[in-house]
Amino acid sequence: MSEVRVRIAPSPSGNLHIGTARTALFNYLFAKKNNGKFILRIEDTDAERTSQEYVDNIFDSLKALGLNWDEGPDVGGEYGPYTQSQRFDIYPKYIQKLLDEGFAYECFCTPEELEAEKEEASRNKKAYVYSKKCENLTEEEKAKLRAEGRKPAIRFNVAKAQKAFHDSSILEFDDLVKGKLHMDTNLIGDFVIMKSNGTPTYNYAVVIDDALMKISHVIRGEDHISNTYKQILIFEALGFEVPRFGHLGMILAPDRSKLSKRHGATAVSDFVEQGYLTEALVNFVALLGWSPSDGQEIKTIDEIAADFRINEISSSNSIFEYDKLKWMNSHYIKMLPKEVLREKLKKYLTKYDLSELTEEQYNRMIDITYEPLTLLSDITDAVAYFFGGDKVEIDEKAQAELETDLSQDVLKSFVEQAEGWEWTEENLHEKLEVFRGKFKEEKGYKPKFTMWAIRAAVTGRLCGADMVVTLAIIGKENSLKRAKAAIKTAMV
RNA sequence: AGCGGUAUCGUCUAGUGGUUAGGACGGGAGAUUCUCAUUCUCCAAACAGGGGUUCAAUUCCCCUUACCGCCGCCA
Repeated sequence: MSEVRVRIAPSPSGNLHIGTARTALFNYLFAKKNNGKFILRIEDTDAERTSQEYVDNIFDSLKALGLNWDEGPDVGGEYGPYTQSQRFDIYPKYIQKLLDEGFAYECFCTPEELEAEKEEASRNKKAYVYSKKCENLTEEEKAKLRAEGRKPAIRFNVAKAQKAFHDSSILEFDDLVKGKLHMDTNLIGDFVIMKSNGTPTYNYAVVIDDALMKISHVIRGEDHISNTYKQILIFEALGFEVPRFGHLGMILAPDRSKLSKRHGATAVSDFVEQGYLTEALVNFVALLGWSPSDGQEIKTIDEIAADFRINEISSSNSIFEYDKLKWMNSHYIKMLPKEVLREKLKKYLTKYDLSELTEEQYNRMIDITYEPLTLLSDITDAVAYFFGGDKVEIDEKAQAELETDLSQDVLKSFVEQAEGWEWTEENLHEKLEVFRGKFKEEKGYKPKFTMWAIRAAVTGRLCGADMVVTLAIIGKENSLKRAKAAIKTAMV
């Protein structure tokens, strides 16, 4: 087999969508597994809808995910340029060839005429197929139309191409993931390959680019299946080698609709912004359709690549379940090297004055708070009570707890005794153990409630990080002030 | 409407012509812990329906149903 060359060809009309990211990932995995090349091509033929901002976002997102490309707009390559808008001089040449050989013809139909055809089709409850009205226009007729100021679009002659290369009207191809797929080409209308403004359409540009870039396998979403028949015909008409195709099931939102903004994050950069790790994103998205042969779901991108077989991909759609992604994200957070984690978290702590803490205290704080995080951004709330000096916001549940006699009893003793304690983690650990042990013995207070009183007063909450370390970080003075404050307010 | 695709726990999936149909997330119960979380143990949960073929069908074939996609001078 000749060299494996696959590509991802996003259109920069938005930030890189998670679905596109999955398609990119599968292409990347396929390339890696087969020692092939992974190519990035930007499809920006529609100048209206595309922007540089989105191109940058696509680059950044792909890189963040670790999907590095071998050839592309920025790194170049043998078959560039890799941005369609820079390839506009390439497309007309092949159009001319198609025209000369009768595989394409000029169409002078106006939007109104076309609209009328479509309306009639829907009135008769029939599928719309272009009437081929312009197929056999004479030179005189064309000249006349041109004189009227009409600019022709170029249409591909489907039936002609089909007859030239196939015995029947049925076109078949062997899909890498779905197996044999077929379609009656009589149902495909002669489609436009060059717009009247001289720019190529998607179906045409894709073929030229894939052929010229020597793409061997086209792996993409199943929404492209029907385009595939058109594209195969163009490949054949132009005498290009037809690549192999593989169509992936779609990713759906939990309500089975298209994954859109209202379901939460959809762009890779949104996920990252919200505190998802790209490692988790890659791992999770790979599991949508693909499954590891050893049953071990947590895997690096390299491990997945080694185990990847395109024909074993599930060909059905899959639902994007945020729960599992979150679980996976929390797992990856725990796996992160501490230094890396501490740095990443700073981005979500900008509302606090980190200078209140020494570096050691900051590190300790992260050590005891990172475990329950599902998103990096959860850290913002998780460490709130470490800041604010001698004051802390008390939430409802903590307030209720503070008002119990037990809590007041505990706090009074705590404030009294702790005054004399040496405020180190080691010592606090020891002292508190004795402290709650005594309460248990003398008054039957469960350790849980003894600690809750202190926790509620000092952190304003009932759940949070390790109490000993928390006290040590907040410091003796502030901890005791907070504890005293809790006693006073409860007594008023 | 037409054409194409898909169908195993709620979700992602494994799997087989004969299995107690397996795992993961989520859910439930319990243990551990100063709380939350973690960790551990256990539990509930699926072969869409109907016909065939066969000694035997979740597995192969057909039909139905449901869902998804496509029918642009968008990509």
